[in-house]
Amino acid sequence: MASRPTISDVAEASRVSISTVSLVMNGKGPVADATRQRVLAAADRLGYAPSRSARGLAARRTGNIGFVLREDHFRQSEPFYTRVFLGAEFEARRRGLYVLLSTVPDPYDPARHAPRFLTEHSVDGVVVAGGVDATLLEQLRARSIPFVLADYAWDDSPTVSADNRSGGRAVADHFVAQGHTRVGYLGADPEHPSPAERRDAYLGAMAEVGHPVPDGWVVTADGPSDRQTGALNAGLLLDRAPRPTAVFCANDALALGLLDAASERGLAIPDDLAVAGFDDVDGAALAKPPLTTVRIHKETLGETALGLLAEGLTGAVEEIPPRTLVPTELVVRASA
Amino acid sequence: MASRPTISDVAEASRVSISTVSLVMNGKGPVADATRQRVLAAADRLGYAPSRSARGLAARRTGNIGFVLREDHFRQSEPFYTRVFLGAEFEARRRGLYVLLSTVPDPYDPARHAPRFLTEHSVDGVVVAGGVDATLLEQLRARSIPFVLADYAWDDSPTVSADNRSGGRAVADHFVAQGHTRVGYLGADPEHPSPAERRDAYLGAMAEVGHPVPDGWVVTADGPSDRQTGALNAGLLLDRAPRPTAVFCANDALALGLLDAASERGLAIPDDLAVAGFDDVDGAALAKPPLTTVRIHKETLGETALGLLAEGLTGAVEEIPPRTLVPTELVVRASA
DNA sequence: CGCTTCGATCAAAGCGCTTCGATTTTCGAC
DNA sequence: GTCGAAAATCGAAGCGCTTTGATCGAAGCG
Repeated sequence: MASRPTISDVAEASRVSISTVSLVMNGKGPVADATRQRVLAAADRLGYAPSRSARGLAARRTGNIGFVLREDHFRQSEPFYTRVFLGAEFEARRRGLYVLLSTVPDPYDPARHAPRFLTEHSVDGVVVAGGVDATLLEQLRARSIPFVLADYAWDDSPTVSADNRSGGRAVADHFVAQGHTRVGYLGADPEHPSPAERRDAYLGAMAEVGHPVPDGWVVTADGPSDRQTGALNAGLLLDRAPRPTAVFCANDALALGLLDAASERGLAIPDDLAVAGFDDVDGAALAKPPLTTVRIHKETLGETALGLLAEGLTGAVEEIPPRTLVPTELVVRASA
Repeated sequence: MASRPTISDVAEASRVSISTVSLVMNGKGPVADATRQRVLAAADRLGYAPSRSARGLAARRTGNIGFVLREDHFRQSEPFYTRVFLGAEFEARRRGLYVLLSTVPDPYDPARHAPRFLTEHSVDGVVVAGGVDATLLEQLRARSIPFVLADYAWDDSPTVSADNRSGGRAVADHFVAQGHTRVGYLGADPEHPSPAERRDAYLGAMAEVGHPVPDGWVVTADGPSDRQTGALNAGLLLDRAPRPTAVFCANDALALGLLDAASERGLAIPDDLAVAGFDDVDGAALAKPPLTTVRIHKETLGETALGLLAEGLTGAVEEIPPRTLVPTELVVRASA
């Protein structure tokens, strides 16, 4: 069986030099239209695809992008980051790049857990999704590997995140439009910047329309942002007298926990208590009642991050915009 | 800043030729121990890591392994294949290989959805996890790209799967040990070979000990293997009179659905009805009551598949064993 | 003591591509 | 027609590594 065709096979078949074939394959340089067609036709006929190794060697780029994710985020059952990854993969495909997924444990030991591409220089840049140990980010910076964060923020590194503020505001507006004036907030995971933004925008918007949220109705639990934490801390809002008539939760997991707690207490949703979340996870639409929430376009998050990174790689890395927002969208279901 | 060190920097620093450095870095050829040490020390001191592109070009291997997964399997909330992937990644790391994850939609259109590495020759081999469209497998075969299936079977291609038979037998033995003689089976997804193996081993074992399962108590739903299907079809077993005292479900999702249905009917688990599943998903231990099930070591599945593939690549591909089993383990919890 | 053997090392020839500078062609303006 | 500039094409020099065949000593042998 004939071995895989090379650039010179194509050159020969289309009667041009390999330089010209290279120019055509990369869409560079001035090439006569007729020549271009001829080369492309020959390449197609021969089933030619440039060798990534050779290309990488000659052009001193790898064409690979690293995608780093905390291991527990990757294997958690809510496929949030999985979808961010899919978005990145999709965008990478459009740009002819490959994505190398690498998970890092938490806590992270830089000596033992460093992703291989860090030492092996096998990527041109890295997308970091979600919170990771700062040591890793410092390592990236120290080796001057360009990176973009998705759904996280660190120092003044370029970041892509959901538009948490407008999402928080949208929930407040919705509550007000439904006639609520006495509303609360349930949050968790104080370390992550996103919940804080959601909270501040929400509280700010309520205050603006003359219904400030009293401190007692703002609960930020000290645990992870999950359903159990939500259920556990719900009491701090539900067992109070007076009780808020609507609660905004920093994310859907907490909101689902709050629904559990409300159901245990025999509260009718949304009549006794309106509940809104954030993220629009798969389970939100299946909840009883279906959860009103702010949708984050997870794939778009990944797409955008990878796109910015790729753009930055072909130009001045310093020019990656420091902060990019992906729009959010209020999805009104039965819970509020 | 000095650019990245190359093999000749190491050669110079350790006063040998680059050939020798190459031999050392690859652990090949006869090299004096003193020389080896000297080279390794120099490499370490300079922070040298071989360029993958150069290596790939010269050795005409890429050092990449493709990992193919159906998109819906990847983004489903139960992280089964995610963990298979992690296992593969882990093994790849040990062997100095990279894994390129590629999802394919279902249905699969070979013209539009073919993973890029298929045409770009950017992998040395492929691990296919779970069921995928046969067209893809045919494409792989046609291009003579070696591949290993994980948790699936097709034609006579090399396969790694959980030891479904001994798992099914273990459940039967456990039921019998608990004194059950009138037992049932609930399955779904008739296309996948694994459930069938579990069922056959289970039914066979029950028959052997003199308690054959009547046809009426063997239900195989025509839908996907998920919780809803389980709950929906549970009635076929639970509303029968007489009713079995124990039911083995082809996987945990179905078992959880069966638990839902049992709880709706007010049946006490395990006193009125004992239930066992298969897989040991994350939710199994959290179910009410915690689910007795057969554990599949998902990471081992991926590790094994990648390992076999890698071995095959360095030798005769034809010699990959056609069928490899990963042990399963009965985990007894409260439901049976 | 000369000759073979074998272990250790090396020089050089690529692998398939990009890219730079050089060369050839084309074409409008005169 | 002729000339110069711009457009199109090309040759050749690497990119950093692997691998083959050759070289070179030192040890073993009769």
